Amino acid sequence: MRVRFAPSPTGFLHVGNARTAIVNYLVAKKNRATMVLRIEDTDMERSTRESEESIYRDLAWLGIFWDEGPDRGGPYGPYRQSERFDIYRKYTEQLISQGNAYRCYCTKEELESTKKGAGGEAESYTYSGRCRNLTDAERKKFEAEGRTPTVRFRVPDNEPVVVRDMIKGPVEFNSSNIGGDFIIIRSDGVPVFNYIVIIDDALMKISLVIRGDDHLSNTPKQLLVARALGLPEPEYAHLPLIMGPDRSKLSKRHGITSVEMYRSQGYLPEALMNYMAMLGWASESGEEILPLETIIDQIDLKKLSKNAPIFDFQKLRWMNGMYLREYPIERLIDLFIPHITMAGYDTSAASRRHLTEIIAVLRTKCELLSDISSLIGIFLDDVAEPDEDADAMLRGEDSKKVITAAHDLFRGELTADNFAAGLVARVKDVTGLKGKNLFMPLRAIITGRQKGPELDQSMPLIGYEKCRKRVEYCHDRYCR
RNA sequence: GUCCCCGUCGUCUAGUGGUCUAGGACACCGGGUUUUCAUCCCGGCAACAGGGGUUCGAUCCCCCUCGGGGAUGCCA
Repeated sequence: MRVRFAPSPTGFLHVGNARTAIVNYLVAKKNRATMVLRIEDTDMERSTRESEESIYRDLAWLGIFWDEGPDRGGPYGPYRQSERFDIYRKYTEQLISQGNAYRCYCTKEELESTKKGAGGEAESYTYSGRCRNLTDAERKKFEAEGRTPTVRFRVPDNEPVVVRDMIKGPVEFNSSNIGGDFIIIRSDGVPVFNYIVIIDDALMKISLVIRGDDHLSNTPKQLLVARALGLPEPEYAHLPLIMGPDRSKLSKRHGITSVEMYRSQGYLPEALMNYMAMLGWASESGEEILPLETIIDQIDLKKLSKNAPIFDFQKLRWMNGMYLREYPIERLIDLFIPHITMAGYDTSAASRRHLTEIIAVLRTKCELLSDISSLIGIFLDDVAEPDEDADAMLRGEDSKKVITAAHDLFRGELTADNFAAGLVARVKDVTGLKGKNLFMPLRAIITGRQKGPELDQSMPLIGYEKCRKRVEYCHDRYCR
């Protein structure tokens, strides 16, 4: 079995495409198939080498690796469509000489006006077939006018075309309603996707095409080309499109959609991979957080849901948090450090051991790596400026008792050696407070907030000096 | 407009002609553990789009309607 992922390098890797890549990868692994990466860069205006590079990066980050592609070669190259124009030319000549394609001299403007003239919906337009049967004289005349022709595929009348689709089952079309003779070569000589995709799939011996649902309606065109050229027809699996919360195709306006953004916001590749794999599918046990091997073992195209799923950012976050907890702590440190740095802290000032201990405490409070930016200050700031909630809490009467008691204790019996264990116990003795009434004010004094990591775990990591300063700060602020 | 795809809790899904008073997960709500918020554990809320058939019996099979999506490009 051979499968392929064929992105067009016109921007960052979008999560929708990422899912296509993921499913291709999983299916390839499961079947010990070869995965081909093909770059579909026939849109000369929008394709860039930078985009291509970023796609490689994003795929690699996700943990997706391919066997053949522009970057690593293979027996069926080149793997960039822009480098295969000679190959397509031969097929185009064949189609024209067979009468399956013809040159069309209509200009964009003429086409545009017949659309309007057709009396209404531009959407209902199909090409008139004006240039279908030009005589040599007519052709000469157009050429003399300086027109550069496109090449159109002659779509046969009333011919059934069935797409063999592993997810949807057989899908039947009729050639008469796929929109008429379509352009296969632009007037500048560059071939279009719908034409060459099937040639490349055949030449690259792709046996199963896994791609987005948005390609389903165009598949009959491609199949018709294959038929005219005598090329083999692959089997298909059209994945339902991922939707935004408003049920339209997921796009930028729905939020973060590029893989690159997920990485920079602190999502883990394993979590994104896992989430995307589970979108539209369920494991045998019903569990959702699964190691890659299990997903590969259990994935089955026939069991993929036919529904277009809505991308659930919240669930992804949750899943990411679950991965954060299970991750090897050593790797996690390196992943967290850039986020700590970005939050404005000098990580080289703290020892790695200290950082490790802090992160061991904080990781359960984070869903994203970037969540640490609002929490790390608890450990590294000198003074913990109380936030709104903490401030409200500290204005209470019990809080003042706690502040005063803590303040006195730091002036007296508490030392660097005993403060962590001693503070809570002694404040309790002095004030007679306990439970929530004791802990919440202390938490507010020490951390500046009402939510956060366990106090008794945090205090030793914050350290005697900082704790003392924070107590003094609160004493100045609330008890005078 | 036309063609194609799809319709189970708010969301992702399991399910298959009777075992479904429809299962799980996220979210939400409540309780418990934690001398503290959170974590964690337990519990709750909540769905077979509607109408016709077929059948002894339909969430499941068929048809229609409605709803959603995609395609219809000298984008892919």
